[in-house]
Amino acid sequence: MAVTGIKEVARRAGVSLGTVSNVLNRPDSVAPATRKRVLDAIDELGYVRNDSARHLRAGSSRTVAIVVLDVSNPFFTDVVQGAEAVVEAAGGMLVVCNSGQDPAREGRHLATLEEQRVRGLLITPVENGRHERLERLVDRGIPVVLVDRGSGQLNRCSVAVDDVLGGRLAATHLAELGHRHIAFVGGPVAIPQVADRHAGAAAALAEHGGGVDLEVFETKSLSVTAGRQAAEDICALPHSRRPTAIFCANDLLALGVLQGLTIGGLRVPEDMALVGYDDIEFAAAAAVPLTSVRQPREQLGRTAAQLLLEEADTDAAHGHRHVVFQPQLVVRQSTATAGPRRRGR
Amino acid sequence: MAVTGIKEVARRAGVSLGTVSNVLNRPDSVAPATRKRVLDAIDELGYVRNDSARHLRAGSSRTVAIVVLDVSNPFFTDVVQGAEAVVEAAGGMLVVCNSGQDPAREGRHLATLEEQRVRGLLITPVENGRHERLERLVDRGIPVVLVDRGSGQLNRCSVAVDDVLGGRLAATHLAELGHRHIAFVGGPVAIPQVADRHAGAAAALAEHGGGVDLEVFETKSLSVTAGRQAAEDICALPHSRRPTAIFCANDLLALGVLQGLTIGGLRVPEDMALVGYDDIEFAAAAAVPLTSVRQPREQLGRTAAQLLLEEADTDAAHGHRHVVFQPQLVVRQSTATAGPRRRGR
DNA sequence: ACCACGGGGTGAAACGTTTCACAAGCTGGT
DNA sequence: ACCAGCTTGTGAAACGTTTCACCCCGTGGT
Repeated sequence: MAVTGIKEVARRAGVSLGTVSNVLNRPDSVAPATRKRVLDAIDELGYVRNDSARHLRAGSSRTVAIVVLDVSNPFFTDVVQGAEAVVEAAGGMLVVCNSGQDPAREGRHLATLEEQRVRGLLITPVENGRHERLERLVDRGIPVVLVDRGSGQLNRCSVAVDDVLGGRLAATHLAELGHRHIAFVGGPVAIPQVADRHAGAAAALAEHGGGVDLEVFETKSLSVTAGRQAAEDICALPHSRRPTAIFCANDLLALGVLQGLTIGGLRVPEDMALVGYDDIEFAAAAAVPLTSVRQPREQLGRTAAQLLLEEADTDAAHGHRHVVFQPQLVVRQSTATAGPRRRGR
Repeated sequence: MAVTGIKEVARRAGVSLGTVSNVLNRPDSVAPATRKRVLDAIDELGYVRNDSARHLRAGSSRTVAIVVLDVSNPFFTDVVQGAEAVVEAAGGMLVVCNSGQDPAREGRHLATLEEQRVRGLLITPVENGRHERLERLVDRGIPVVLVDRGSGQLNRCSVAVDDVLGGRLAATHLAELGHRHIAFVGGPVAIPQVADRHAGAAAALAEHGGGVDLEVFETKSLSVTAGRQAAEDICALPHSRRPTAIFCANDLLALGVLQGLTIGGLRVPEDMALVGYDDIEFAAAAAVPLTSVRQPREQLGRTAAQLLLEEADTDAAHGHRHVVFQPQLVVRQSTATAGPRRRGR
């Protein structure tokens, strides 16, 4: 009921402002009897701290933000859960912002978060390279940890999975199955993960020798719909120019591709092998269980949050660390063939 | 660079505090020349508003929160996206909190949000019935909109989908296919959605006549893992006591059940028909595309956010509204049989 | 010449905390 | 008796905005 604050409480308990504040923040420094009176008053009045005032005075807030590329991608929700666990255990609050792979939206979120003087920031930036806005946050003293991204120009802590290696694993697997014409479905290529996974695949195939061809089909986004679209394009190709295997930058894409291929009358893995990336929970439950490159999603989030809190707690300079996890290939039915049936030559 | 605020800007631009504030909040009331000087100063100093101070003074904040049962459930991420669109269009910020179906965690979130004096709250409460904490927020004047829940005791706006009807649709569909022993997999039953969907199914079967049996298998949560577990239990049943169809409270559960049945050697739909709920994007991409009850997820979020903002903008009393959407049965392969093969009688 | 008016600007108060230097009252050692 | 040292509590300043009453001055009407 009472819209007022500490003052009212103080009056009611017959103590001074400072004492109430002490009860709230350093309960042990207050005599038990007084403490009880104050707590009772708080209860009766239904008093609730005003965070704005507290942080205005204290300078820093206790919320940590995470800005992800796509909230509806299970990969990110798992990362979020990992981070959440750590932040909450430390008594903080994690707010989730969704950039939706849109730089403008990312910018707006960062602006708001900057105004909010968040305690720290976990982010998977939409674009690589210098990031003016992000650097401003850093200059302002807000710890930033890059998630699923090498630290790039920005000298920050980072947590990532080796995407180049992931690409290698996928491509090597397909090459070893005998595929000679492989499609890479992913995009926009400006997204570093996409670029790295492609680069890894390309490098592995080059080393593998035997002139394996990697053809890129760029998509507008990393979504199921985009995958379905790409599959339709591939189905429309004349048989002789059609790849025999597809490596998707993402499980969402792979799931879409799977649907598209089915619509187009191509069977997986008989007519087309398929490899995804992320190994989200739904990959194993897909129409054809998906071979995929697994990333330690939750651990990524947990580690990122830990690094962040560590940096935030360290008053002095802090050595930035880069943690890189190794991805792992999980083979399932979508690549369960001896290889492509040779044709046309 | 400058850690300071408006004061510094004022000095640099050679104006008073009030003028800077006016430039920020009512630009038109300031002469163009002065305005430019101020804006330049802001730029040079890299000044960024301090939200805490602003809201301390102004009383209310511009962030809206949504508390969901499970961030990693695609149903909720879609709801979130809908709400996000509306809130951002109105210049606000949406923070996502995850209760993980844990009342304690929900409580902690609400406490924090109350301290933060959020502008409004979208919530799917973990439990039904009186909700003391929520009522406090309401008393405090914070608009609350219930998502995917009837308004219960609380006289609030609400947005929901008719879960009883959804349960009916699913059960009727199965009964019409000739199933006489149907399992309901879902839980905890304390969750209203679960209860309603079950109630709807039970009611429909009672009306349908013909002594259709609905057996409940309660799960600990609405997750893929819980579903897998339940399926194992069902597989372990002697053939004669085993249901011929399963209705899951949730697609996640259904996906898990599908996996569990496969492991247990039962085929869908030949040996067991399966119906899910939510029609998440992955339902159509499942090993056996899932028959499911579709809900207008994004629209749910959008509408909820609109009601909330409307209430927040209305100073005076505001008539609470309850919007109820109709679910829709989407039939796919997981129920694509003429009915159960008769056995043992 | 005078007044009313309005655009443009000022400066201090207020928002609700936390912090900090300090005071008051005890305890126990000398 | 006296002082040192501790525990408990006090009150005012400060945090960075926004708001509000008010002032200054040029303009146009009389």
